[in-house]
Amino acid sequence: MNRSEIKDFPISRLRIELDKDGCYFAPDTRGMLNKGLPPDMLAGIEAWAAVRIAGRLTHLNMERWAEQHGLSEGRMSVLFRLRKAPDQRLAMNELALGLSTTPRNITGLVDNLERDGLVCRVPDPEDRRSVQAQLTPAGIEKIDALWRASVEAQTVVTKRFTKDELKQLRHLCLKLVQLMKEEMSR
Amino acid sequence: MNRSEIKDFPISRLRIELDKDGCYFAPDTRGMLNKGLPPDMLAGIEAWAAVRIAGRLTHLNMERWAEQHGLSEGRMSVLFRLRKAPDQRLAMNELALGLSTTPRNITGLVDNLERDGLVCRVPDPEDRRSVQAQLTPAGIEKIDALWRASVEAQTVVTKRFTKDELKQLRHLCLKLVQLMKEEMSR
DNA sequence: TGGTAATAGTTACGCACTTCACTATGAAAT
DNA sequence: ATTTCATAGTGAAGTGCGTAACTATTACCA
Repeated sequence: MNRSEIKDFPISRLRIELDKDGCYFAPDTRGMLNKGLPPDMLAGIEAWAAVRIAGRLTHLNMERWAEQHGLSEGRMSVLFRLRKAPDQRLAMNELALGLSTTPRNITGLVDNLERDGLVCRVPDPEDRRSVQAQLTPAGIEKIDALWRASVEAQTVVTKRFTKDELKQLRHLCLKLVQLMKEEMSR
Repeated sequence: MNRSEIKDFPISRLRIELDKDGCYFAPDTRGMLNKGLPPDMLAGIEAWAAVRIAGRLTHLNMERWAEQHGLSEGRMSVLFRLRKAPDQRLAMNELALGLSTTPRNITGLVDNLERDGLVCRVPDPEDRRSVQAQLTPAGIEKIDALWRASVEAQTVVTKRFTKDELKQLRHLCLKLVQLMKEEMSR
């Protein structure tokens, strides 16, 4: 299998077209669901599916970008977060909360960052249960060198939206998150 | 660690508030970025971050729902896709394209589905390279029993949006996908 | 103060997903 | 017809990520 083809395999044949309203939609998704589904539900499923695919592709996008610099999306987020913290240091727990992930995941990310010499674990003298992740000089150098480039990589796509579209996209995604928070915590 | 608390760990402390415009935003994200970043970029990053977190949580939501029925999001998508296919059968390759993922991932998903007796592999007599994934009677029964419930699980959240919001959300997410497709294939 | 509960982190386990390398088969070209 | 190239699927390896079970420490409380 050719190298260029494996690269765009996950995104290859998702057809996206314009509706009568000038809105994008996925003909395959709609075609597969419009049988035996009340139309008010269809709109919800289509939107949900669009969020899912956008989530998958933004994730893939970030992973590929980070991987060019020997990182991953999660590890880069950890570095970024630590860089903004006082003394470039945070408890594992705070990292988990800040990145909206599980403590276990942070353990794994910090494991790899420590292996690469970008972060080291230091015990917290105030609370002997707690472990702090501390940015090493190499880690500081790394994230400082990558910070602007990573921001620009993200804006490569978003700058092709209008300011109002970006606000709407943020608003609707966070509304979804907000509602899911309520639903999932029971 | 308490069971109820580990369940909502990944979504616990993401603060979401309303802007002056009546739009949701994440104060922590904005606060961490508004230093040393041109404001037109800030809007892009905030929207991007919102898509990322929405993607993560919708994924988690689907995984937890599917897991209650002994499945996962990916495996359920495979079952669903096969159910809609003629003779409840598709080549691995077609599955990969249809689900916007890699062939290797399909191999793994079908491995697990086959282990659970929901799917079986059958050789394609027309092309001896090709393998078809065939829904078993148990697989048909499973997806038929779950189909409506899974649709309703997704609409639990989306039905709290207006019809226009759903259209906008779909439109903007697919526009993002469309632009990323163009960017990523070079 | 002594016992119970909450908290921080990690180990163990499993699944999803990607990339790369490899095999087998089919198609195309000269 | 033989070489060459493309395609279908999978093994190997690595990461991300979540859940559950466990240890160590701290906080609470009666």
